[in-house]
Amino acid sequence: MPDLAAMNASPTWWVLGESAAGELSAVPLTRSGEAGPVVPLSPAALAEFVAEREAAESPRWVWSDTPHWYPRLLEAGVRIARCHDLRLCHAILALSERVADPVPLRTALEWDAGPTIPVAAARPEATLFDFGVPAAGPDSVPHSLTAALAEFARQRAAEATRRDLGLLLAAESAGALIAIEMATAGVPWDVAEHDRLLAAELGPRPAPGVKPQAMLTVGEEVRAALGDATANLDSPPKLIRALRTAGVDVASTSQWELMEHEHPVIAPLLRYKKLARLLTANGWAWLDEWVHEGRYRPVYVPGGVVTGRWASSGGGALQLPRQLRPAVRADPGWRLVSADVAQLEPRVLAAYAGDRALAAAARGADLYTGIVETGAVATREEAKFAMLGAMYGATTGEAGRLAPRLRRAYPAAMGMLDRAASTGEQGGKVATKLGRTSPPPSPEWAAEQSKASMPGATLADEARARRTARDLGRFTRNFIVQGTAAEWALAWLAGLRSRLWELPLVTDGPHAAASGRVFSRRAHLVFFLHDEVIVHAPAEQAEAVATAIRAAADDAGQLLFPGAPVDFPLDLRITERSDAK
DNA sequence: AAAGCTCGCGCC
DNA sequence: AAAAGGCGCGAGCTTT
Repeated sequence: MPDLAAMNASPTWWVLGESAAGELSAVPLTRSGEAGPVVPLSPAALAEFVAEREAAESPRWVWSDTPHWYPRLLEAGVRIARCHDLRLCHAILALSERVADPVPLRTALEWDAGPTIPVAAARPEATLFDFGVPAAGPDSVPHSLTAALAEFARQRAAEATRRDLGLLLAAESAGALIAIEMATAGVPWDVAEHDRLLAAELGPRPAPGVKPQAMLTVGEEVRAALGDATANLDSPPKLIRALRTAGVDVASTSQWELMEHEHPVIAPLLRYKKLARLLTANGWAWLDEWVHEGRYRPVYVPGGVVTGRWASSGGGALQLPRQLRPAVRADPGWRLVSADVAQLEPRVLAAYAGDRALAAAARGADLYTGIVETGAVATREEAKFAMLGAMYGATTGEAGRLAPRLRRAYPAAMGMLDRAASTGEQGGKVATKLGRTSPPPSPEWAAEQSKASMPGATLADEARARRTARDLGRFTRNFIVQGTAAEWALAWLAGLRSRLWELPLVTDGPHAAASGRVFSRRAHLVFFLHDEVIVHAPAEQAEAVATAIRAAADDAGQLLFPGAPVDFPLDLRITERSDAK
């Protein structure tokens, strides 16, 4: 049984609170909402108390903000199974509405036996906005027991007036736990290998304030080709002027524009830009700041993107260049078990829309080849461009040209995308499969639209309104796919997390050096990026971990799309060193 | 000097 | 290669 469903059926809660003076307390809540006696806790007693209750009844811990509470538990060696993160759940509930499905999406589901969405106006209720700004950051929400109890009560009441959000709230909260756990464990990082990579590209580490040798050399080549010995290559405006003086007529210094020109300066300049990027984004300064004791610890921000994707704020986990992947290296006696989902988003689209033809194309390991085999388009590349274009709202170019053929071949999937776009263009909200709702358009957007429809509107007003309407349509079109894919990934992660916890503790093998008390002797998640995970595992458990990753993917598919004939094949590797693909 | 902006480019 | 959705981050540059 998928773990999230079990989590959703949790019978009891413990609500944690912290006063401004740092005094801690806990209150048990029954399923009917009855509170038990308040248990005051000293800071030293918190972890032990949590561990006891966790072992006895495996409750759901209700707290203000996972980054505020969980690190101290992990530090004390206490891992919990589930929580309810009030800040994250607040953000979901505050946007959600009980409306006829914001896009009539579920009507397209042929195989979903789930409940239909009741159509009823939302009742007036205690506002969810009392809880402060639902943004990430220290103390962006109150941590007191009083505030937590009141907010939790509001959220329970709000849940009752909205579509069924239990799974989404459980998944979002599980993600919050995982983000902290991954930060605690860290990605095993081979600093020497990273340094070798840097040295091979840039030359040895220069003194502070000095450019690496390779950049100096290539920079001179660029200046020679420009015929300008003092050209500044690091300032785009100055570089544009230098290029123009040398006869290269560019409007920007972006690489795709540069590549359109034939000139001796182009090749060395592109090379220079690559080196500069490597140095500034992932050079020695990055190593010093983000890798300590052989562990890379970026800061993940679960729910940081409106679609439900995670964001990051520090360390750049979302932009880790493929070039640097070889620096990810398992500890001695350990392995990296890496997996990513092939074409997650179109598969999610097929399942969500109940598109049997697209589901059939997705049956094999490669969805794009499947599309070609059904005869919709001629080549795999065409299939990929057409599909991505359809999900992102491309109207011109190759993707726009191929769109009608996809519409004929996959009417359910394309119809759902088109309806989501149309809803957005009219200022409406759309929703993901588990019920995450798109944000309403800004007041400025609405004002712009109404202005354009008033008498006296200029052609420019109308053109601008049409453009911003289409922009919003492209956003809502993509929202339903990106957001539902994020939900699939969360379910995958959460299921994997509990499966990993069920693996036996390693007692006699080598332990993971800097992974924290909880994870040094067991397989643990260390990296997540939209549709990809890396687990750091004792070598003898690597196969079991691979099985767990596959099983969790199957569970996630069935949890989101019960009965859907859409599979989510994984590209799975067991290695000592992560490789650039 | 700090804050906020755009540009360019890395990831999915 | 192309063109579209979502991001973070560093650099230069401008504003406060």
